[in-house]
Amino acid sequence: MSQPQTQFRSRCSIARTLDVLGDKWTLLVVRDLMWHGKHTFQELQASEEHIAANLLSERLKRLMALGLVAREAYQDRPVRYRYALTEAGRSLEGLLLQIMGWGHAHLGGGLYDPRTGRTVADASPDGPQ
Amino acid sequence: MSQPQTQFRSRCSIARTLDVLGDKWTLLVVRDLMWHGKHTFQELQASEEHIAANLLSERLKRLMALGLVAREAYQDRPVRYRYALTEAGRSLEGLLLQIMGWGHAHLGGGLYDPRTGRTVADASPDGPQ
DNA sequence: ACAACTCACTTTCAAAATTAAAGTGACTAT
DNA sequence: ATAGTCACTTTAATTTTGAAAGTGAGTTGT
Repeated sequence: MSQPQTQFRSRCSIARTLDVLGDKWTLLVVRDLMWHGKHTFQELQASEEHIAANLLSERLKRLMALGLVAREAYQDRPVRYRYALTEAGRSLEGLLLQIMGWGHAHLGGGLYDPRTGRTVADASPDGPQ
Repeated sequence: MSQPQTQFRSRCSIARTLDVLGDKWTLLVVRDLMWHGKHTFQELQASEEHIAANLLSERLKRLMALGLVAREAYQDRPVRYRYALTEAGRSLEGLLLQIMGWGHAHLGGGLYDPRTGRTVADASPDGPQ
């Protein structure tokens, strides 16, 4: 996880986190690895948001370079990989929960409970109140 | 907040939040409005990450459309605006704190204390400043 | 008066990122 | 042999970004 500080825009922790995770896809991959039992390339690609294969490939590489994800071959000939969060990757759970909580409260999205593995139907179709 | 205008990629609250806030700049603008007393276009633009003027302009419009930011004229002739978080915008503080905490712990960024307005020098991966 | 300057943007345009689709390579199943 | 699966990579069009320059309303300095 140690990166030379020159790769970041600034010393601000928020800016640094956004440098690394600030896009529309990375945290969805983390979500699927964290909670939804998706561990192969195919499973990750099949999520309802439909990430393009080249982006998934690139995001997994970045997450691995950051030490947040690791992969292991689950088969040889041909070699196929299973991706999983590392300890550092699992440390993103609080962030994911916070983001989910906000999106539930303000954008009418569902609320997933990691304890039960169930998503609560949201309270309002397209907005808060 | 805003009406049913935005179409989201999915019902997932994380995906929805990323649809709206998932880029490298939006939350930095929120950070500056939330904690750093930056309220004019110029002040926001002068932050150390140096957002381009066109992006700042577009992000402020989006945040206003989402009801997270509101502006008021602080002067006529020429009219000039002061931007501020709405109640809904201020609800992003927990998310910001969580992102900051993670970036501090894992990317060696600083830790800002909203109570004191001070940033603690980091102790983590990249060493002290 | 007139030029210089400030602020809040908008426009321009090249570079980079995203998207959707098709292609590749190693194998397995029929 | 042919078709299919999986994990990608490549390609090409579109969109977003980033940096710089430009604009317009007004103020300040000489």
